[in-house]
Amino acid sequence: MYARRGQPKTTTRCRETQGTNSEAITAICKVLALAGNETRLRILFFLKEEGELCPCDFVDILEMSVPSVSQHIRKMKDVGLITSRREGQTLYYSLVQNHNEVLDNVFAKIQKIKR
Amino acid sequence: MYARRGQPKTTTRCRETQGTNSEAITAICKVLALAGNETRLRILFFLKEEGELCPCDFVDILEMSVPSVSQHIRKMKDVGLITSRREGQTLYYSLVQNHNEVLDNVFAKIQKIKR
DNA sequence: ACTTTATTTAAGTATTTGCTTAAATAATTA
DNA sequence: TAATTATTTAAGCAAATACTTAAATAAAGT
Repeated sequence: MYARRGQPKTTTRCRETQGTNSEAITAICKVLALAGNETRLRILFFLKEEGELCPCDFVDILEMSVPSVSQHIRKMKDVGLITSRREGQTLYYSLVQNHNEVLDNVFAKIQKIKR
Repeated sequence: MYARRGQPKTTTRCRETQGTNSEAITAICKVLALAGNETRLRILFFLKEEGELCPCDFVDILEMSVPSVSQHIRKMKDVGLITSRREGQTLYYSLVQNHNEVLDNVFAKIQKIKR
């Protein structure tokens, strides 16, 4: 009879703290999943460095196709990580300052590691 | 003739800073990609809270299958995010303190959001 | 030695993700 | 208003991811 059991006290404690933290974990996880893609992390990083940039800039910088860049941008806009401002034909994207307790730390670490 | 061009000064500057930061971005991105999965983020979070836990505990806490938990653990072990210590049949996993400038911030934020 | 428990590993499958090409919007310029 | 530029959106596909079931390894208990 296979009845694997974790340490009872510990697991019930964890299940309880999971209850209170579950939504926070889910929310942060979404941000991490977005930042956990090289193209998107680069986009975020350059927005941090430059303030605002248009899709067309990213196409040049990252050497990727237009729709590919646009689709990555969309995902980040959908969860409110970035916003846009239109100036004629071009859309300027920038970081939404808010989420960024986590992301700022990521950017800081990227700059610190520099070779 | 379609010749989309980003802002020349900006894009060349970005291409340069990308050169110096590329490896840092790639490295951090791997950690974020791992943490950007709910199961793994929960595993990391509970390791932070409890110090050390065995796969069997996570099966109970997260209500997932044994191999599924084990495979998630493996990925994090492979990049050195966690380590193990054996005690009889059971393996105790814990966080490797090192990477964690980024992860610690994530954990702090999870606890801060609490409902 | 045989059985049980804890865990991993392997193989197969379904879902998700990230790209591509093609078409649609939107603003500008001729 | 027709052509050009900037961008998005949609559809299709290939690669990656996360699960499942089944088999393998490892330590203990009987």
